[in-house]
This record gives sequence, structure tokens and C-alpha cells, in this order.
Amino acid sequence: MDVREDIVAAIAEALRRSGLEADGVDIAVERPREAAHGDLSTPVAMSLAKKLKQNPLAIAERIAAAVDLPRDLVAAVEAVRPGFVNFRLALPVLQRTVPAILASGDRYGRSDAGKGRTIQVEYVSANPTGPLVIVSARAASVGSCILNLLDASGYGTHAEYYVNDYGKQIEALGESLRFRAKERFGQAAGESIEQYQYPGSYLTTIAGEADEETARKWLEHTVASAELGRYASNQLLASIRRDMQDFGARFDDYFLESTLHPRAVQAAFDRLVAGGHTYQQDGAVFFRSTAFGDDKDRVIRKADGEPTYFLADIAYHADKLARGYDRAVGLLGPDHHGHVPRMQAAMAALGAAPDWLEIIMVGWVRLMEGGNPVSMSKRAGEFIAMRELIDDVGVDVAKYFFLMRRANSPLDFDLTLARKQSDENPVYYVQYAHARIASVIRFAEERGEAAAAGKSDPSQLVAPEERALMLHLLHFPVTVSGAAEAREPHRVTTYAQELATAFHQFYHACRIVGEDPALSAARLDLARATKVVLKNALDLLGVTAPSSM
RNA sequence: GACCCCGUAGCUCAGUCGGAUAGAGCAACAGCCUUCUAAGCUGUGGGUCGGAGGUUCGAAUCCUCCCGGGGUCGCCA
Repeated sequence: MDVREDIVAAIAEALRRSGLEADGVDIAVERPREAAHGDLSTPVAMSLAKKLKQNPLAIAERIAAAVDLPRDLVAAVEAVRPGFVNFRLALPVLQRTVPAILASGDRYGRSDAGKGRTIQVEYVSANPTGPLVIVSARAASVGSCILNLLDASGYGTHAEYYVNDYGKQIEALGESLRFRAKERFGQAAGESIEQYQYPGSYLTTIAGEADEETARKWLEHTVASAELGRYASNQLLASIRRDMQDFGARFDDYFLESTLHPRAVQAAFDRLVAGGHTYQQDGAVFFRSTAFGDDKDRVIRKADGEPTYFLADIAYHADKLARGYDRAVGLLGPDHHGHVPRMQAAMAALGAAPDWLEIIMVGWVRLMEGGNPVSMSKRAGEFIAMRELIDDVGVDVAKYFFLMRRANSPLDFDLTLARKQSDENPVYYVQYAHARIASVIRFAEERGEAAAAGKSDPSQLVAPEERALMLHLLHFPVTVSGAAEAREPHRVTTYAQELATAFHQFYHACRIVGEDPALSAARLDLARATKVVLKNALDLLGVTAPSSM
């Protein structure tokens, strides 16, 4: 099925026949940058040269001579200095992808590479003490796309949001809400919001929306701050869930930290103690994370007897481990990278496989407008909300911008560019290609010249632009599985952009609906196949594929 | 101070488990619409890959040091 696999197998066979076998040599087959270097290439001769102490070009020549591949698969094999073996694919194998894609439809690009292994993905997980901010939108984009990629690659996935609805921060949230209630009833004289931890105006809204009887009770201190905090965090969590839903971010569960207290937290503590991974010092209990590579031991129970946040996090991850996922992927914000070694250490202490917990760092997002950073409002606690960004630029643009870059790199989000509904905006470039194809198909149908999809003769497709486009289509599945394995969504945006380019070039060079019916039918099918792949790529990104623009 | 991330074209960034002449988008300039969407296509200019060493057939990629930017270092969450 996959041409690469056939080529790898043929190279392996050629090595055996030529007596060039060397254990542990990886037969890499990659796409050369230069089209002149063929469609696929292997540097394996150069790897072997080192081991066998022979001239790499000579080895490459022996491989090229010994490789045996069907002529309808590979048209040319060439050994080139300094020692590459280049393969030029035969037209038939490229042409066959067109009907194959049309037959597969939305399944094209999917694979069973994951073999049903299960991966749990935890993402966003922002505290329910305020509205979601920009970096959460980025995490939501990246996490969703990784889930889509894993699903497409045959993994069983589970998406989860960890809600820190417990502890001092919730009490502080309650106190801040109480102040806003006092303000509502004109009883806040002599106090200022500056004294409180959560000065954002959203608590004013929550205090204002509560019914009067309830809100008046909040003024009395018989209502505990923790209770008030739970009220506020529930309201905030509800709005977070709405935001995530509107953004198209999938969550199978919202896991509440509060459900871990006290039993699961105690159980995690007991396990670490029983495993001999703890010691007491200054009245506190420490987890010896340095034994697992952390640079400092970490407190898990404070001198006052309370568990730390870290211990609850360990309990949470122990819960995940007990659920039996083959792997857990967690997205963390840029201010949390210090947590990685200690969390890895804790999982090791609990007996997880070394690579069981995989952490992906999501980089900072800086909003830029007119070339300058957007300054946060002067009022403390007011951040740019995710909701504002979405209202401003739309879901598609926001997601695409976040997925264009590597997840862990800092990102300047150019609002000025994102707002432009023009050719300067990269989102529209890809969407436009899809809309353009839809339009051409409509045109052909209106003229009554649109044959049924997949019935054409693909051997009509011989132009260089047609060949280049088919080659791109052929590479989609390996792009998807590679992006899934590497957890790198930006590979899909890069691919989508390249595919759009290949299509636009084809469109300009080749008239689709033309004089020759057989050629028109073949080109229309090529356009349809391109549309399928663009749609599948955009689906993975969570971005819509419009039929007209 | 220790540790982590980053430094590639004017701007934003790909390329980083070592591979061929370092790429894309935007910006600049010059062309292309009487026929399927010009949100498109074609071309031009633009680089000591932060710097200096090292490893080797080969380094943007790996190692060391330095410079610059950001971050983390709590019995907070």
C-alpha cells in the first residue's frame, strides 16, 4: 500500500543481496528538498560507509544496482554524490492515489499505527478562578489537534480537563466574591479590591447576577469563604465549559481536584511513604524526588499537616495511571516547566514506565497590534480573555494561528494580521483553495460536464503540475502519522499550505473543465481528491473548510 | 546564582534524533484576469543560521565556552 514501505523493503533486500548487511542501520527514506533529487531518497549508504569503511558513493551505486522494484512503482533509481540513493516514483503509482483518495474519502490519512493503544490527553486545565485567557486558547487548539491526530492514527484517546477547585485559592476567590457582594449593597466602605487576590470584574458580574436573598447572606461571615469560593468557581467552570465547547475543544471529562480530597490524596501519600520515598524534616514530609532526577526534594505534606498542591497532583496522576492508559500526555503552561521533573519523579516512584507521562510545554502568547505588544489593562487582574480574542478574530483564525507554530515556542499573535480578511492572512490561503475547488465542481455540474467521481482515467494526468499535486496527496498519510507520533500539529498546517500551493499552481497551469472530456474528467477527479485531503487536513486542525468565500 | 527554553531573510516563523545549493508566509519591487473564485499565479531583491572553538566524509542541527532575550527556582496553587 505505502510506497515508502515498499522502497524500504526493497533497500533492505538489496543490502542483503549485496552483502552489505549491517545490524542496526536505520533505513531512512525521506523527501528531498530539491525536486531534482527525486521524490524519495535514502542516505543509508553514507551511514553504512562509516561502519564498513568504504566509499559511500560506491555503496550507493551497489544499492542502486541491486534494488529491485516494479516499474509501475519506481521509474528511476539513481546513486548520486556524496552517496544518496534517489528514487523517482513512476506516474502510475501517483495516478492511482486519485481514485484511492476518492474511494477512502474522510478515511484517507487515517491509519492503525496506534494499534488501539490508549493515550490520555490532559489539556488547558486552567484554574476556575477567572475567565480563560489567551494561552488557554492556544492550549485548547494544540490539545484538540493532538487528540484528532491520535484518533486518526488509531489510538484510543481520552480527553480531560483537570479542575483545581480546592484549597486556599478557592477560599481567596470566595473572599473576593464577598467583597463584590458588599459593593453591590453599598457596604464596602473603607475597603478596596486591592486587598483581595482576585480583583477581576467578573466577580462583580457574578455577585450582581446572584439573586438578592442569596447575595445578602454572603455578607454574613456565617457563610464560609470556601463555600462562596465553590459557588464562584462553579459559575466560572460553567463559562469555561461553554468557551471550550464553542471553541470545538473536546473534553470527555472535567476531573475535579476536590474529589481527590481527602481519601485519594491520603492514599497517594501512603504509597510514597510505604515505598520509602519520603522523609520528615522541620515537621514537614518531603518526597525524595532527587532520587529520580529532580534537583530538589519536594514537600508533599506541610508542617501544618495539610497536603500540598503537588501531592494532590500526584494523586491525580496516580488515578490516571490506575485507569490503565498506555500513556498520558499533559499540556502545561510555560510557567510550569519546573514541574516536569518532579512529576516525572513521582510517576517513577509510583512504578509508571519511564515514558508513560509525556509533558508538552505550551509557549507564551504575546498579542501584537500594529507591531506593538498589546498592553494589559492597567486595572489589576484584567487579562485579555479568550472570549475577547474569539469574538475579535473568530475561531478558525485563532486556531490556525496557534497551530502554525511549534507548541513550545513563544508566539507573537498578530491581531492586525489575524483580523484581515485578505490574502495577507494565511488561514484564507488554505480555505480559499478548498472553496475554489468547490466552485469549480459546481461550475462543471452546472454545465452538465461533471462525471461521477472516481470514474475517470487517471493516466490522463501527466503534466508537471499534476504530478507535483499528486505527489503531495500521496504524502498526506505519512504526514498525519508523523505529526501524531511527534505530537506536532504544526506539521499539518505546513502540509496544508504546501498542498494549497500545489493546487493553485495546478489550477493556473491546467484548465480543468475544458474541451477534452476524458482529460476534464481526470482533472476534475484530481481536484476532488485534493478537496478531500484539504478537508481532512482542516478537520484535523479543527478549522472549517468553506465551500465558498 | 542554579536550572529550563529561545536566538535562522526587514517582520513572524519552518527546517533541529547530523545529509545535497538553508525554506515559507508577510512586507518591497515588476508582471499576469474577454473562459472554471486574482483571498490566486509568475518573477526579482533580501542570510557570516547570535558569536568563537570543537567533533567528521558532512553541522542551522551534536559538544564546550561566551553574548543577548524570556522563564522557573514557595511548607502558593
